[in-house]
Amino acid sequence: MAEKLAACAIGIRDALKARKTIIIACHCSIAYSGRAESFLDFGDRIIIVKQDAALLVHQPANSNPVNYMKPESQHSISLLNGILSLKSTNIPLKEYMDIAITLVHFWKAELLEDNKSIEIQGTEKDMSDMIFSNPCMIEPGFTPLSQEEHTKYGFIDVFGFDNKNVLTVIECKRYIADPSAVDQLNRYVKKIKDAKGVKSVRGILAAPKISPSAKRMLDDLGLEFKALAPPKFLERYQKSQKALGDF
Amino acid sequence: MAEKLAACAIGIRDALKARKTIIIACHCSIAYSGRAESFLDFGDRIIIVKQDAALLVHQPANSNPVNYMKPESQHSISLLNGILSLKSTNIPLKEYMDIAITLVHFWKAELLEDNKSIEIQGTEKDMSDMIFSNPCMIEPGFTPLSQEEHTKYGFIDVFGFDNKNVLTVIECKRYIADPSAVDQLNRYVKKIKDAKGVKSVRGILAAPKISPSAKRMLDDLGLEFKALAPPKFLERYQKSQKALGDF
DNA sequence: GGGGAGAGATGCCGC
DNA sequence: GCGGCATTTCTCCCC
Repeated sequence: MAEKLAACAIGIRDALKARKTIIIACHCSIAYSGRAESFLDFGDRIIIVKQDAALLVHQPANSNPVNYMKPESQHSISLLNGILSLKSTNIPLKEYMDIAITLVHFWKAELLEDNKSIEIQGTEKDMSDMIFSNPCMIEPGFTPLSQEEHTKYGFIDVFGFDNKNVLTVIECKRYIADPSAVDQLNRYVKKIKDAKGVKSVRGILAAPKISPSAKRMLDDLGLEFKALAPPKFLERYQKSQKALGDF
Repeated sequence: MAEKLAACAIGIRDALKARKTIIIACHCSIAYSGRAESFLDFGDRIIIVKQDAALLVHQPANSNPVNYMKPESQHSISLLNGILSLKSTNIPLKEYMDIAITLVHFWKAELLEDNKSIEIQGTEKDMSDMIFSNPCMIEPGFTPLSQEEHTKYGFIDVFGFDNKNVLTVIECKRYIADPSAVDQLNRYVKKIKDAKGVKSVRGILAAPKISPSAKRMLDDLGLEFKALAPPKFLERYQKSQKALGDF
């Protein structure tokens, strides 16, 4: 049900002005210039213009947008030589997009109301909070310093003293710890040694898993690994759901 | 124009079966459990189910989806106690999503055809290719080794010899080089020293910019910085476009 | 399928 | 605004 392009141009222009959420399913090509340069030849895609003036272009597969413009971009639409031209610019960011539409499968606009924010559990922050609350999860006798100290020496997840009063730095990773996580921990340990003028500082990488090369690096640097997963509070609920056969 | 939920359930179930791209604008809440746990209270959102069975939930602002399921998830829809329940599961990944829909603003399904891939220029790879073609951009007398050597010593962007025949490792960053980029370069330099049994190996970080703390680290480690931007081939075209006042 | 690293990464928080 | 870092990062490449 391809609407006449001229009618689309007028309707979409109004919707842009009204700052509605706009969905367009269409046959189009896309040129982008900004932090990089890209071109995508003609195909069927979904274009979304959000109420904060972000623009997304989605292909019928893959979870990421193939092209996009950031919020507070400026959009204009016009009909030129039988082609619907949707131009999008972001002057401060020096980004430009040019969409050429030859066929509109359907389009729709709606003012959406949503003032809710997502609540997430199981993050790296939850992990470090958990360690503060239950320091024995690291090892018996581990004593974290106050969480306010956190910023004082930089972006360190947890630090404190072990049962022999040795200063200990802990870096948390919510999933697999890789070589860059080891680098990060090593950087922090060196920083603390310098700042405190102490020779002996322990570094512990806390994560559910560690990659082989990361483990090798960790050993070479005299740092330690502690297997520990972030807390997921709803896990029990989810398991009972599964048990009930809902999934 | 809120359609009757029962009719939506039937229509969307058919569209899921036909593996069409589905767009739903609705009032809903979302529970997710998988790599983390999340909950998002009721609000107006756009739900997209793609033809590869990926599912995206978009709020009316922000460029990223607030919730999502990866491709090849399984989706089912049913009407329960006056609420449209869209359940999505990915068994291999142990991910579960539960969407409760109380109102459908509009929905639409379409089979989209798109066999084109995006072409991008200005990537880190383009940068290392540029250095291979024009090694003097690094410094006069720099001689890169064959690009095939790339894998032999690991993930090194460019390496070769300087005008004094000193082995030189180059790590490219397409934007700002940060502390982790310095760590990465340092890791490669040490790796080459070990592998070759050479004492003196130069490390150069090539990027348009470098952050202050990264610069400090680089200096401390005896590594070098070379200001260099990735090539963007269409830049000239884009500038002429701007000059013409198209944007 | 796992490991390693880039990405037009994005988003958040702090200064 | 920049800086430093996490992300349900995602994606690609290669073993």
